[in-house]
Amino acid sequence: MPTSAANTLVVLDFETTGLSPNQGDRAIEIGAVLIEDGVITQRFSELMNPGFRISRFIEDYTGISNQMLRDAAPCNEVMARFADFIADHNLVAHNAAFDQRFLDAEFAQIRHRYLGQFGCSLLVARRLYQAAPNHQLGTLVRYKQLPTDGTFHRALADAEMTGHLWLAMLADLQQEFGVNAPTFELLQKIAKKTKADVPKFLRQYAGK
DNA sequence: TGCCAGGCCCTCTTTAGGGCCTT
Repeated sequence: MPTSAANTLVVLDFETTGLSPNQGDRAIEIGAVLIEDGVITQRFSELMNPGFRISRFIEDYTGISNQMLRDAAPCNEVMARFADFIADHNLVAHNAAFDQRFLDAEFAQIRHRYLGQFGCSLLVARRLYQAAPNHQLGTLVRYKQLPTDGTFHRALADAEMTGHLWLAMLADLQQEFGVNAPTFELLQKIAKKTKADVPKFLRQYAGK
């Protein structure tokens, strides 16, 4: 039995020292929002000290400096608090494979396991918004005119925008495809379809 | 020594190559 409420999920985003935990990269910031019944009800945002200096590229890319990280709590402390935040909820991220690799790597450091399933807003958006110029998060925010304060590449801001993107996709499934009460599980199914198969699949799903 | 992410997805494909997306 899943322990997570059906309409509850956590949308998360990592800022990291690079692209691969297998190459020694670590998380430097985690941001997340808890969405309950289509509404953001809680937020989580913390910097974390990876234990080594980050590159100039990452400082410029994220706006997170070595000075900001100097006094931040170590990754293990922050991730223990984050484990409590996500509990056993399902998880969503934009290009989830990236964030899942870092979540798994950081949780392995503290020997923590989670039960939630990962959903990927990038994979779903590629199928639902095939006319978008591209499927970068920032492009999709503009394309769908989603709420933003103009901050990009910071964890909480990106998590909030990804949350709004997920909610927009749920709303579009309802309004444009006639799907009654679309679920996390439906978006998981859409992510596994080919682009060409999605319209037919949704028509059948909606009973049209 | 030399290399160095990883997975999805499309196509001039499948005995492969390259763009996209994340930091």
